[in-house]
Amino acid sequence: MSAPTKRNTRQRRAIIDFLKTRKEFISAKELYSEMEDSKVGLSTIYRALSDLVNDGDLDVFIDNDGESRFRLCGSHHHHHLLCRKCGKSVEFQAPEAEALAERLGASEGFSEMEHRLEIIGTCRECV
Amino acid sequence: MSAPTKRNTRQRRAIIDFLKTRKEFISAKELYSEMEDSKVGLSTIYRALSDLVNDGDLDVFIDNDGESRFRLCGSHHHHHLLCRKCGKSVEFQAPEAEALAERLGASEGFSEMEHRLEIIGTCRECV
DNA sequence: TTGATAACGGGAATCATTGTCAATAAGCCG
DNA sequence: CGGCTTATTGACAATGATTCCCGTTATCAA
Ligand SMILES: [Zn+2]
Ligand SMILES: [Zn+2]
Ligand SMILES: [Zn+2]
Ligand SMILES: [Zn+2]
Repeated sequence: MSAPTKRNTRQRRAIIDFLKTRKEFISAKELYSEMEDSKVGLSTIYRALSDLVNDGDLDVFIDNDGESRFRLCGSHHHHHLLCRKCGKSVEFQAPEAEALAERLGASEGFSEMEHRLEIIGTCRECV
Repeated sequence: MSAPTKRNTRQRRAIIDFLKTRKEFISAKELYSEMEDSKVGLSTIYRALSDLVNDGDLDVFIDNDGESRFRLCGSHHHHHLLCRKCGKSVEFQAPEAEALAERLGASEGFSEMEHRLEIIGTCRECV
């Protein structure tokens, strides 16, 4: 993955390997129980997930019960924020949008979701 | 508002009146302290907010600290989920998207945000 | 006004997440 | 291959937002 700052421990490898086998979002607790054979502590799972998120290797979103759910990042898919006056544009990632598209599509019986999101505003210089 | 199932109590009126004066998102706890003159219990605030959300009168999103933040709904703005094969479409609301647009735009110094979001998938019949 | 019952509120309970800290094990140097 | 330094681990405690509980109070139709 993209993090050079962390040591390569058995626990971290196990977590990443597990995530690779998993396409859907998963919570820390679920990961903990599904990985019980690997003997990785819950604190370690929380720490590893947090690091992976910071390194940009994981998408996260918070579900309706307030629990965070994680998934390995796919591509370099992104969105745009652009100014309606000068056209200046900023790229951004939006895990919430990724998760939302999956959840919403699935809840309506759709599959193979893709989506488009763009935000238009007036930038500081154009106000 | 749009809820016929709830009684019209002093507390509920106070909460709605307060929300009307407030354009930004606010958390339950913040509402509690900012409304302390109105003597409304925290439990009541949580219940009222939850009811208002269920009735579609409030937008919610969960901030980075896992705390829910609320705001009175604006218009009947909505989004579309559509099938890439047959074109069938479903309308949906996405408070997360509304909140995301505001947050993200603001964080980049933009104002007067609007946005467009659409999800494309394959519907059950077209798989 | 009254009675049925929804709503209130204060405190306890829940539960995901974070902090603590002694024990352990990467990674490095010789 | 051994030690050394220090990041990492994991069991457990602590936190904090939200929900639950339950005796009390207020609403409102009749
Ligand atoms: Zn501009
Ligand atoms: Zn996206
Ligand atoms: Zn279709
Ligand atoms: Zn929208």
